[in-house]
Amino acid sequence: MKECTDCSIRSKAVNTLSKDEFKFHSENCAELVLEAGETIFKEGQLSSHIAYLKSGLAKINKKGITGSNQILKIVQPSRYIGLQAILSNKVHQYSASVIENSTVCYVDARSFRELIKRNANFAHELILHMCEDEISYFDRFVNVHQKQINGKIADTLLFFSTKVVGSDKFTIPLTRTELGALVCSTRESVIRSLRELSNSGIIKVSGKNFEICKKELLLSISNKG
DNA sequence: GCATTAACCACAG
DNA sequence: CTGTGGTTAATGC
Repeated sequence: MKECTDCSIRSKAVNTLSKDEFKFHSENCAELVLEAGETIFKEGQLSSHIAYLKSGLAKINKKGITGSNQILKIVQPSRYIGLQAILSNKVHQYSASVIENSTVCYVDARSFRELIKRNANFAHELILHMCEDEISYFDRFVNVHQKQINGKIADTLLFFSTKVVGSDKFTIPLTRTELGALVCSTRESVIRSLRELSNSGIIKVSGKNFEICKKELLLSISNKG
């Protein structure tokens, strides 16, 4: 088991801790290596821990009344998952799982709350973190509800290309159904949209591998909705 | 009305 | 799991 002292991807919040506080934090967290598909925590489960994604990629999803799943967000490294657990020791309001091999740090929620009370800078960093999250949820909410399918697909392709991978060639570790759940649409619409984009030469698709050929066009589709 | 869009369904690979 | 129609309901012109 690695110590927090060795951790090169500490959160900004943890970096504000004093020596004692840092020791306290280290004693209350544990690192875990997860394989693609494994769950970080489940909706309805007791939320005794907060997760911090050190490497890899994760998704957050929540069951609706219809029983179908919505993917709320794709989580990138150095982000916390389940920060809402600092509210109280209740249950998680959503599920989280990794979609590629990842390392995750579980932090005890009680000790987290303790540090928030003790250290204002720590709390400040966490508030910033949560504000960023909320803004991104707002953006996604608007995008997903105002754009039509091609715009939404263009958005997510650009998201993975620029934000996640940083290359025009990339793979998306999600099934077509999951892509549908991510953009509030269906598997069929995703398939049709990808085929359209591919037929017009804007992208190349091969299973989960994608390549953006005409970025300008894709950007304009994303912007126009 | 007519056209567009996308969800729903069934079926095939 | 993925891809393909056909059908259907909603929306806009």
